[in-house]
Amino acid sequence: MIQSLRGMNDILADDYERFEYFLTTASTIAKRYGFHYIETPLLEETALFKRSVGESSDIVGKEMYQFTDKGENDVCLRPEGTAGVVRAFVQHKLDKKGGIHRFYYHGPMFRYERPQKGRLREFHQFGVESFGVASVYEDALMIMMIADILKALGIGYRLKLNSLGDQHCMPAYREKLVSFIESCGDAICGDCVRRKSTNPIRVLDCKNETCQSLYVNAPKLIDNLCGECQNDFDTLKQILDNHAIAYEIDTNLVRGLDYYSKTAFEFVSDNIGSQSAIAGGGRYDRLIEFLDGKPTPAVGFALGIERLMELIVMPEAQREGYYLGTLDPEAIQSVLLAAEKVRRSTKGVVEYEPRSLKAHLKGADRVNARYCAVIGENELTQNSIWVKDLVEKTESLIPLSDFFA
RNA sequence: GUGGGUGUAGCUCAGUCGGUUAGAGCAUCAGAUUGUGGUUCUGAGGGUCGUGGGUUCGAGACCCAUCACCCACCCCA
Repeated sequence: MIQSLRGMNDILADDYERFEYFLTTASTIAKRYGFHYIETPLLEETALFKRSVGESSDIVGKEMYQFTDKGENDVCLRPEGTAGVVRAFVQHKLDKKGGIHRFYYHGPMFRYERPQKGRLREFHQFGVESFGVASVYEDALMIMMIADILKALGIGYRLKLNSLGDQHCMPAYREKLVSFIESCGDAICGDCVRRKSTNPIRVLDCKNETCQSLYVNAPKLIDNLCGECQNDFDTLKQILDNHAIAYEIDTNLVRGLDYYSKTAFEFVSDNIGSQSAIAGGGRYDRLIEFLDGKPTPAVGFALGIERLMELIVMPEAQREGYYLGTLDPEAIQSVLLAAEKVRRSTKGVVEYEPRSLKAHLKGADRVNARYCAVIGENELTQNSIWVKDLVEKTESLIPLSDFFA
């Protein structure tokens, strides 16, 4: 038997209902905030991710589905969504056009990781990117939008917030941090030694306990922000307070993608295992120029759909449409014609095999139909169809000429 | 990439110390005096015990390999 590849799942009927419910809910909210759908390719040039996500990140360093195509191009399946949207933004010269451009997207992402709960090799993200707004109000908008989406889906969360600083304060902080790390000597773990040279900020969220105990006294990003970053961060907190959105400052919150600066945030759930981040994002004002565009301020977030799936509280399923069947093999043609009429306005499911009335009623329950419509010997002679409303428990005999006429 | 766990019916799982024809519940289908559901009762169908080797008179069970899934590390949505 041929099986799907490791970490790559089919989404079948029941699950897809949730999946679709999520998409319509999230899309509706994104549109309400003034965002437009954008679809970008699953396959992109590898260089795009190397330059945006960053070669020091694990995503690019060891998790990409990368290969050479038949035209000798170095390509890979997208491991995340932002890079492709920024590429499209620059390629279509929207950076030169100026103004504000707001996009949302959803689709599969690919990372070659060891699968576990909440972590797949092919997984789905819903994301939003905003270009052209430097104001921290847009950062707040992102967070409010996620809060709206999660609320609509009945999902509880914790919001973690941090500021990563910008090109004015980050480099100085980085130096400070590196010298602090060096002062720890060789007490730190091997990973941190590596991080010190590749991306020192990441030592902050090292899971190693001895490292963490040493880093308690590490200089904090948040104490080293320049005036502008400090101002923005204070404003952001103020806005969230005004909107009654609870947050916790996490000075160790470091996003795993290199392009972030200033605002960084992460929504986590305590009910889905160790892969607890359900949404994450932040500001990435420098990324557009890294990808050869005109410097443009930008913010965005992405939401992991699979991680939300089991948390979504679905509205109760309503009985809908018709189940149609026959008691008499002679009647199937009439049933099919009736079904065709039904489908002009609602759902119509047909059982082809003649069965007992009891079996048909059970069948109607199974497909969650509102009505059970049956043609048997009696109906056939009267040229009519028997219809039972399964909720009101009323039944009637309707002439076929009047049925959905 | 590292560590641990689990693979038996469509699903959830029993299966004793290695011993005859591999079980249950749910689900499916059919019946319970003749055309009334989301109750009950009865019955039926459904299995290469993940796969491949090995040990043994005998393997679902023990050993090795392999694949998949699960959990954690790591990483991140």
